[in-house]
Amino acid sequence: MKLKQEVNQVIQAAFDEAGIDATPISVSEATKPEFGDFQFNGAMALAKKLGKNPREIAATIVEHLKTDGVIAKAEIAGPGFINLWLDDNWIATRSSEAVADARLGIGVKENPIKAIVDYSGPNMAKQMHVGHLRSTIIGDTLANLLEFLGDEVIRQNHIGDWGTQFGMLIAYLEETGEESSVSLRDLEQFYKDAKKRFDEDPAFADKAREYVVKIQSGDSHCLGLWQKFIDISLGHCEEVYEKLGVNLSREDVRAESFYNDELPKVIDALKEAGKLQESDGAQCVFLEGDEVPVIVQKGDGGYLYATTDLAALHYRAQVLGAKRISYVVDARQAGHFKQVFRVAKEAGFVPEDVKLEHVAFGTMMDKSGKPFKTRDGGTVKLIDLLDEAVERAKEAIKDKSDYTHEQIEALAKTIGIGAVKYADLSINRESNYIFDWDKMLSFEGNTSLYMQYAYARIQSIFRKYGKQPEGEIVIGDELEHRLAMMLLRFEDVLERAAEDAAPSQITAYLYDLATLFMKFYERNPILKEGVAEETRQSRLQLANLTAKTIKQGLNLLGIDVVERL
RNA sequence: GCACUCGUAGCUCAGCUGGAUAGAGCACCCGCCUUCUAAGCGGGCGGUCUCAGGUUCGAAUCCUGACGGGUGUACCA
Repeated sequence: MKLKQEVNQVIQAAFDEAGIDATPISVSEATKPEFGDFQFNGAMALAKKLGKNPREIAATIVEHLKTDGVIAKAEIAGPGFINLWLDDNWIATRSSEAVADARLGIGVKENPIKAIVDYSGPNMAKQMHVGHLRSTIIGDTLANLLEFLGDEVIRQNHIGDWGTQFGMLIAYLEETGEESSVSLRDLEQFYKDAKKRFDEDPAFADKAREYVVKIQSGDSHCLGLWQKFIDISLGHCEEVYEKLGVNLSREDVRAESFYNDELPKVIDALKEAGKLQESDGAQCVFLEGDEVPVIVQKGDGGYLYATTDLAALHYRAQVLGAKRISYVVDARQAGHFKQVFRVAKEAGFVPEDVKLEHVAFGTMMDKSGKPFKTRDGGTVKLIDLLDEAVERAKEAIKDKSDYTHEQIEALAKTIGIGAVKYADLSINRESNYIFDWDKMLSFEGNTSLYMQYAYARIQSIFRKYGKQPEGEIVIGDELEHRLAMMLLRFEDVLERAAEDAAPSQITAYLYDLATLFMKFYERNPILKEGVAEETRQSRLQLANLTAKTIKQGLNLLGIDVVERL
């Protein structure tokens, strides 16, 4: 439920009632439990405008505040803060509703939009490496989140399947012929071998260059080989997606080559819009205030990635009808996107009301703060990284003797992959990310395993109880009040995370929730003797809603839960 | 050179559209298991929020400048 909105409405009503002609600023979560659940800080700002004492204004607001529904108590503190406590009965009713609802009381957007999330975008010439990890999982989370909140999400995997290097690869594919599918098993090696042939044999190099021309001119034999190569390469990516538990399929692929026919039209349209200028033989768009132009066509007539991005923006806005287009791409490309977005808007490729955003993320570093590489300085293949995560997760499982071999495998997979994803998603995406196995697989702090443990602990209670809880939630003490409040905030958190494209806001919330639950669990016995039945049912339901919220939250992050740990 | 970005505890990070005494985890010290998973909970130690100005009733947050790190800067993507 939109909790803040509920509270804001009460404040607004008080404003109307008191005859204050202003729209109140939104309440914010209280900074401390002593200050209640929410605080309204608007009286101070209003005081200035009205030329009155802030405490007097606060008093007027409080006087007209309805305290027989959502809010139970309001107090004025300090210079004019209004601290608000929500009503226990109201909270209890709302959380009882939430636990009974499949969506946990979270609404579906009334005016959904078409939202495009462009993410992953691997290069077909190479195997996926760690550089693709962040885009893939941050993008997937954003897509899941928007979808859950009700938008119509179109996932776009803008794979790199075009360019001069493909001439070389196709030539080599043809040369190796029958064995190709075998040698393609390791794309990295295939690329290296092809490159070696290219460098050593001038005849092969010429052939490779010939192939580039042939592919681009639509030669069917070459295109067939190219298609085969792309299929196999994409198959490798799908293996990774499968392992990662990412919701990307073939239908989401809109490759670079998809826009080939549109590229000349982009140039024409820019010319039409009066944006095009020739400079040093290249076709450019010069933007007011920018030193460097956006080059859309090279001196030799070739197109560039800016051209493709413009074509894609046009397609997404005009053909697909997107109102929000999010590019989940490395922060280093900020300049590029800033320019391309500007060109797209100025040239009318994208209507003004479409939100274009670069969901930028920082570089992945190793523990010593240097870019993440293998021991010998090469790039780390994503598939290897994921396999290692599963292996390490296996090591982290205590009391392995409690499980069968198969159970350990399954557990390690969920835990290992989940840990990799959670660690990445839990930090502010824009800063660089320090990849640390030990921290990632720790049970302490804001980690995937702490969340898993909290969830499993609750499941353990239900296993012991043996039945489904069916009572109502009743707020019995301060801790239960805080826990229920926290649970009801879930939708606000998701809304905000979607707005900011910030998965870390979800993990931060989940961690706070799990921590609060642990406190509750230590102090408020559930199944122990001497607990009144009504209290027991209520606490079971609170535990139930906590578990469901954790599960739903992790699910949005693309992480599975385990019933037992 | 110019542009963008970051600078919070020894380390890794929060800090939600400017609010009350800046918070977690790790590390270090001290408590708590005869009954729901102690992979937990409680307590302690630890800060000139890089620095200097400015706006404001009020600044880690906004503006300007300095210092320090990162990144980008015309025909690769």
